[in-house]
Amino acid sequence: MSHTLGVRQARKQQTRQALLDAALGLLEHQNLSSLGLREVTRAVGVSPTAFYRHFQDLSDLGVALVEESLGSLHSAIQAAMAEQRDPDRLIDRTVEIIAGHVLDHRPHIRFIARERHGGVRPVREAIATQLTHFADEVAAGLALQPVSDGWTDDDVRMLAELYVDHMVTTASQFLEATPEDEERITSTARRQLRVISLGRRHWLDS
Amino acid sequence: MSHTLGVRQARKQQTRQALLDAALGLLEHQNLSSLGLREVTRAVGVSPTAFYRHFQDLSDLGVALVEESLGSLHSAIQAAMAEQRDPDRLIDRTVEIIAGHVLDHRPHIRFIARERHGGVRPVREAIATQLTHFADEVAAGLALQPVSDGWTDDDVRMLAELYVDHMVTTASQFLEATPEDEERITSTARRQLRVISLGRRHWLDS
DNA sequence: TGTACATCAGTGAACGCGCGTTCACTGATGTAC
DNA sequence: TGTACATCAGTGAACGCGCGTTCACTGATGTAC
Repeated sequence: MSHTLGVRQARKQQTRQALLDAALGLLEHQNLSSLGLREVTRAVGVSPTAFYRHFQDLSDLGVALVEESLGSLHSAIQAAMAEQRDPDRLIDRTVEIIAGHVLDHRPHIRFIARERHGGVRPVREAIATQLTHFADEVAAGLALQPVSDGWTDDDVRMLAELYVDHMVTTASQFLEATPEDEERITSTARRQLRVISLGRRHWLDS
Repeated sequence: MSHTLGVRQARKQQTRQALLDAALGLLEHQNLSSLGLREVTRAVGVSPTAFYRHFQDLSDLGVALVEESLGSLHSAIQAAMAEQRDPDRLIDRTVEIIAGHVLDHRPHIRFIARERHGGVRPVREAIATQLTHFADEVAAGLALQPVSDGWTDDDVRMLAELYVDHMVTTASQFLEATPEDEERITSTARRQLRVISLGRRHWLDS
C-alpha cells in the first residue's frame, strides 16, 4: 500500500504550485512588492480567499519562490565543481553551466536578481542565506584542489565569494542580454575567470 | 546683473528637489514600483496634482534620481583612479572610497542597488547606461597604466568591467552590513582586489 | 514708474477602480465504527 | 460495505480604503508698453 497523499492533499499541493507558477510568471515584469494577491489568484482561476489556505501573504509566497529558485542551482554548481578537468576547460564549462541555467530557469533567476536587493525584507534575507550556502559549498570545493595548498581558510572563503559574486553578476548579464550580446558576455566572463584564476595561482608568491 | 532664475523658476526647482528628496527617503524600505505618487506629495506637503508640474510619472522621477545618484560617484571614481600610488595603497584607497561613498550617500546607493534589476524598465536602462560609462572611464584609466602595455583594448575593457562589477558588489555588501560586518567586508574586498591585481600582472604570461 | 494682460506652479474636489481582508458558507474528502 | 459525522480547500459577497488622473480654478510672478 503506497503512502500516496490523499486526494485532498494532492489537490492542495496542485493549487499551491499553481499559485507559485502564476506569481513567477507575473513577476517577469514587476517586483514582488507591486504584485497583487488578487492578480495571482485571478491568473490561477481561484478566488482571492483561496490564497490564504496556502500562504500568509505575498512575502511568504516570495520566500517559497526563493527556495524553489535556488534549489536547482545547488545541483548545477555541484556539477560544475565536480567535473575535474584542466583549469581552462573548467572555466569554459562553468560559464556554459551558468548560461544554460539562466536559459532553462530564466524566470526564477530574474526573480532572484530582482528581489536580491528588493523591498521585501524576508525575501531578501532568504536569498542572502542561500548565497551564503553557495559560498560555503564553493569554498569547500576550492579547498580540495591542490592549488589551495598553503591557503588559510579565510582566504579560500574570500576567493569563493569572489567566484559566487562573479557568477551572480554574469547570470544577471545573461538575463538582460539580447541573443547577439550573449557571445560577448560569454567571452568576457571567461576571460574574467581566467584573471581570477591567474591571481589565485600567484597568491602565495607575495 | 546676474542671470539669477526668476523667483517663480527658483521656487519650482525647490519643489522639484523636495519631491526627489522625499521619494528617495521613502524608497529606503520599498521599491520604486510600489511607491505612490500621493505618498510622495504628502511627504512634501503639496497637492497630488502638483506632481505633474515636475514629472510625467514616478518612473520619470526615478530616472532623475538615477542621474542624481550616480553623478556624484563619477567624481569619486575619477579621484580613486587619479591617485597614482603603489598598487597596494591604491587598492586600500579604492575600498576606502567605496565605503565612504556608501556612508555619505547611502540612500542613493541603496536606490541604485534596488532598481538596478527592478521592475521599472526606463530606470533600469538609465542605470545600465551609467554603469557602462563607468566601465569606459575605468578602462581609460587602466589603459594609461604601464601594467597594461601589450594588452588589447578588449582585454582592458574586460578587466574594467570586472573592477566595476566588483565595486558594485562591494557597495551592495556595505549597504546591508551591520557596523561589525564592515571590517570583514573591507578586508575581503581588499584581498579580492589583490587577486584580480595579481591575475592582471600575470595576464600576458600565458 | 505704472498699468494691463499673460503665464503657470500649485489647489481642491471629484471620478472610477482595484486592492487586501473578513465572514459565513458549501460540498467533496476523510475517518470512526 | 455502509453510515454518520468531522475536516477543510475553495467560494462569493461585502467592507472600507487609498490610489492615479481629470478638471476648472486661483493668485503670485513675469512681461510688454
